[in-house]
Amino acid sequence: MAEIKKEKFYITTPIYYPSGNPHIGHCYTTVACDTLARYKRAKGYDVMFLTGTDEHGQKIEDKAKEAGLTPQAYVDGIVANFKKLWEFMGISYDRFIRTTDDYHVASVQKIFKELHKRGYIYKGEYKGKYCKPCESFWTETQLKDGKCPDCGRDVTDASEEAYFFRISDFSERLEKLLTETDFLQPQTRVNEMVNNFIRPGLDDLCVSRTSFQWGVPVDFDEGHVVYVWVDALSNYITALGYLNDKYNDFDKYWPADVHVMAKEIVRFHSLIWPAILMALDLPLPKKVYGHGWINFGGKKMGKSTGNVVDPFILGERYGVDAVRYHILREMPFGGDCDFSNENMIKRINADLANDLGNLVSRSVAMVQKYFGDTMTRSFVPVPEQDDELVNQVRALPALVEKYLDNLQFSVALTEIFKVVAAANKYIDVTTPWVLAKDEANKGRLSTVMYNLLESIRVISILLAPFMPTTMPKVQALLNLTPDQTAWDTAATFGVLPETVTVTKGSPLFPRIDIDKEIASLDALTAESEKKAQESSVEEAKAPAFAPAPIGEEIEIDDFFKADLRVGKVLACEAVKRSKKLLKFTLDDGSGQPRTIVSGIAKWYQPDELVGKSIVFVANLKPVKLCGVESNGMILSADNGTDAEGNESVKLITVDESIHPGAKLR
RNA sequence: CGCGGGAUGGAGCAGUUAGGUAGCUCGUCGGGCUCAUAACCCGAAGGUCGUAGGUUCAAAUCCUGCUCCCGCAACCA
Repeated sequence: MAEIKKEKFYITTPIYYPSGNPHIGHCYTTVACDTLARYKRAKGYDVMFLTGTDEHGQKIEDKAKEAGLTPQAYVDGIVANFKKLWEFMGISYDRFIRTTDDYHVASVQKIFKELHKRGYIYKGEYKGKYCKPCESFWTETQLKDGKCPDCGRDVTDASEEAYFFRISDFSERLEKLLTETDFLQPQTRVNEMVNNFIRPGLDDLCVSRTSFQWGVPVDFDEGHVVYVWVDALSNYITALGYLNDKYNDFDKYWPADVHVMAKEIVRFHSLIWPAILMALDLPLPKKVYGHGWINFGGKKMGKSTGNVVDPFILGERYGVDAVRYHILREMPFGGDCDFSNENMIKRINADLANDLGNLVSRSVAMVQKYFGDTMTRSFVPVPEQDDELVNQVRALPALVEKYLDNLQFSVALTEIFKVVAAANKYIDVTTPWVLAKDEANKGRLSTVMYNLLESIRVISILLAPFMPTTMPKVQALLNLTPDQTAWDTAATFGVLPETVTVTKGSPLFPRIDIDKEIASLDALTAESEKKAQESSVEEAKAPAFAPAPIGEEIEIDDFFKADLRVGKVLACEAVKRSKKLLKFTLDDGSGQPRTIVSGIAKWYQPDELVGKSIVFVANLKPVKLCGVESNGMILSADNGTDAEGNESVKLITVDESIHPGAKLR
């Protein structure tokens, strides 16, 4: 038997970071990929749909410690939740990779070694902050108030050995890739990458750490652990068996047809990942697509903002397909969208219950009422009534394919629902209940009903990738056989047999009473907030203010190294485009104004500080912060946290009779 | 002057690349229908297209200035 070789389609989600449980944002990416994967399978492609988890790194190590678990036990728990959610959401992934899988670890070690061998990875020095008692390295951003986040003690500048990846070697090729091809989509992300990262010059990338252990060990240099870039991004090839024996279809599926992700990690996928592949001399993925975020009232996703967004709860209440539909319909191509329970319920009622569900329901009911369960069509067309619907249905498959191929889920759905509306209108125009009154119109009536059922058949095929649970139910109501629900048959109007038997079912998408539903969601939210409050009350019982531990003993000379002076605030303003920074102009007694930038914008209005006398370190090396040179450091105190858990910082002010420039001792 | 995106009837969006009666969904109001999940269909009201100028016979669309939002980058020395 001559086997026709199927065309392949390799699609990936990012591997998610299991530092917390999956949320609706993870759902969007994964449902989008699932829809595309199902669509491609329906079209006859040999699809590989990969998802997974990125389980290494400092943060996991910390979270595990917090939970009193080993990192492995901790991630095992969360990963189980991811898998449970994907099963619940009907995600048809073919493979699930965990970066803690043995084969992946082994492959990453080989990849790292290979990059090193080829000279793209070299050993250098990584500069950071070091806390001696904790023997820990920290980056600037990890520091808490400039001190060790673990013990609160001072940190010192230090450097550690680390490996670097020569990403700068690939600048030109990357720029060409982004600007001259449609590798990165949507197009709006390209400028951002080129202007912000490539044009200013790509810094070589630190690809190993010695500051934590929870990662893939560099096997030729003890103490080094492969950092996230090489470890995580490589999953897309190790999962196919690149440099391992676990799988054996790298040649078959690579390069990926599309990597789908949210926009915040576009940078890694459009710069670092292609550079790694270039260094390995491997083909590049065909497309990287960065979608937007699901926001809540303009706020980024995160803490509950009064909305119930737990995908399990939403799916249980409204049905998984309704949730899948809503998020794919709501998210515009490339942009962000706002999520609210109210909009979701409105959308489910309007589109799914009223338009689609009701269309199916009324059509099936009429066939039963007028013909019994089985109807045989006699062909009595009325072109001025029929053509509009029939033509729209005929044109639909090509449109849907066009938009799906471009990942424009929302537009594809819009087009499908235009046809749903057309079918509803067709009923009004043809008035079957009038035809039914006269036996002479039976033929015409059967044609009308046939056209409706056939439209529903096509719609159900096109919607099946989006709503994989409900559409087979629709097809069952029409007793369709597999060869009548194949994707390719959607393009033909008239596949439905002339004699068709229908079965009545319960509503596909029950209408939701919006007021009642919002009320019960509010109750749910209130309950969970109450719980959250109770636990925070417990936390509040702990001492309201715990001073940081006393630092390491020093000599008096060490103290005098810092030249502490009194200064008077002449002017104070926020630093443009910074969140935390205030720019102070001080009278330091020298006669020349001194500029110091301090990160206390969160706690003070600039105006209220003018005229105050403060203490500052006068002999600190100047630095530039957000473009402003800062000559010193203003002293403030870490004043614990307030009732809501926000940290509080107070400026140290002194007696205003002290002369500016006075030295402290 | 770091980079980029955005501002369109009550809400959410399309339209801006190649200027020429401002469109969609939801909501509101009126009508129709009764097959259907109080669903469906038709119609109406409602917009100085952020703001000030400019180009043009003609600007939501092109140009310039300004305001306000958002994201990225930077950032508690």
